Amino acid sequence: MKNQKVSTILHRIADYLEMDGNDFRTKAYRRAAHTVESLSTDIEEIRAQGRLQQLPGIGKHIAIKIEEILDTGSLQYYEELKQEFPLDYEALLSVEGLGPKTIKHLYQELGVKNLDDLEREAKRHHIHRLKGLGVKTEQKILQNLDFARKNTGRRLLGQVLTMAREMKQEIEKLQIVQQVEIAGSIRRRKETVGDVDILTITNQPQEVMEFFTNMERVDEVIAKGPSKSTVRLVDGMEVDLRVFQKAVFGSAMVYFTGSKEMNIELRKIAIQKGLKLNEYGVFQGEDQLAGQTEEDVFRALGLDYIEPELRENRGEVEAAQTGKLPQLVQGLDIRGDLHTHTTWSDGKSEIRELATSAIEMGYEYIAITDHSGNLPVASAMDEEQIQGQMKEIDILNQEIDGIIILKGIEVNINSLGKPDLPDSILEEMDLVVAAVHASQRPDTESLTNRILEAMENEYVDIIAHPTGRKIQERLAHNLNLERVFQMANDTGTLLEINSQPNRLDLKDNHVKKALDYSCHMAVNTDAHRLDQLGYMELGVATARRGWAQKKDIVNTLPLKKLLKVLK
DNA sequence: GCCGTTTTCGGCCCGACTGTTTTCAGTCG
Repeated sequence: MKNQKVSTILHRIADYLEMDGNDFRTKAYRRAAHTVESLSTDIEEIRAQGRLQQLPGIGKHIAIKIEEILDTGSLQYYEELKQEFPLDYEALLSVEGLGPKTIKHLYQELGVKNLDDLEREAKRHHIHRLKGLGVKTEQKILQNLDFARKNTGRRLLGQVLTMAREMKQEIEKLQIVQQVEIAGSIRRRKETVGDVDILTITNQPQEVMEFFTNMERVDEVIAKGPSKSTVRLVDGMEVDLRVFQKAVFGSAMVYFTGSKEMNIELRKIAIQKGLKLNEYGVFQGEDQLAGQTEEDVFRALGLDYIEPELRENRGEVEAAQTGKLPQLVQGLDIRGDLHTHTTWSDGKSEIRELATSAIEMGYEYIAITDHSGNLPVASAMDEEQIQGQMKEIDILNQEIDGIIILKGIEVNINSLGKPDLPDSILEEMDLVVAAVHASQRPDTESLTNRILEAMENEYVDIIAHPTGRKIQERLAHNLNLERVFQMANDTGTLLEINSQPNRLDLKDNHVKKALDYSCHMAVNTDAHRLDQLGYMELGVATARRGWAQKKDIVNTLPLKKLLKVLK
């Protein structure tokens, strides 16, 4: 898969064009980059079928450039741009307040190529002498430099969600506030989050802004106006607060939930209908046709309501026009967790604790799937321990009402594609979860074959965290996912959507692709501690972002039907 | 550079805030 490489180069070209103020060409490249990174199909395959130019935003010229990248691994046009502007654009752009125009200006006038150059010129007070830049800008650059160096960019949804909810609750306590909602990429449940957007309804904006900018966790106020303020928290996260009247809150929520790409699509639809869409509503001339609720806004544009998780301009707008949006799976549909760990291996909780928690979560069943076999790092169980655990589960199932504990196991798929336990043991299990725990990185072909082989084992029910990626830590294994999906369909093997905040594996795009192959999936937490059962909402969000419906997810089934599937 | 139910040219989403300016450009989302 060279999709990532292609989209990165297209983005870089857009960066360079942006400095030259070539706005429309910039947008064209950005759009093409977004199209490529959202693809769930290998771009080389699309190219082989001669369908590049059918992709949105990809025309004759960009198609030729993509072909050059695929054929030669690089792009002449891109190399030329790099030579013209030999600078660390991404780093410079990460400095709050510096944009493409200023970066170009600084490079041409002062030769600033990276953060060190920038710091030197700011300290020598060369920057404020440039036209259009002043003393305040120079000070701000120095202030923001250290932060830009430390800042790792986006953070995991699972880390940010709790904090955002706490802030929402604090603001909700104000009497003068009528409503508070979290918008932005958090509401879309994107796997990583760049900043937090909070929207409120109030008639006293000044007071709310005053409260917001003085909250205890605020480190620095970046901007403060009557309708919008931005702060940086002690932990480095940026938070925006915006204030609206009730009559426009729906359109504001649409606008600030994004994604930006979908908003642009919606605006185009508005224009086609002779209307105008902005954060204050849908307008015909001066008249506001809609704005109070999101449903109104979508309806005014002739669209069905689009769930936030779908708003990525990946076909949802067209589906909303034609009544073809999926009925997404919901958190309440989930009846159990099929991948958990206990103190029998590397987990921190007892089986009894997990079972009790599962009852509180309203589950019908929970599967205990501790590690086994040749996996010393995860303190795997030997055969004697497996027997011991099964006895304990039998006893607990007698003792505890309101939940069924399933006997499961997580086996390692060895280098020959075999589970590292004999079939005679697997046969005794209600559920076998199999996964590659590869520290080495085999080539695509052999790793794919290993997984395909494991799927053919009749006792293997679920392939856990299929791509092995860890967000911002480790890339996905090189896998031919199309073949994996095909085999999953052929053998009836389930694919996992792992809910750990740094895994979310399969990820949203993969889920969507797997659905094309009619695969069934299980949303599991892989919990190693009691509180991690709560990660389920992240996995469900990933399923929803991948357009999954209740029927696609097996752990929405009642126990009897689930057991039939697992047979 | 892309695109077309006003199609092969002339458009391309829109508003708030800031700083450096006297009317606006750049940045951000």
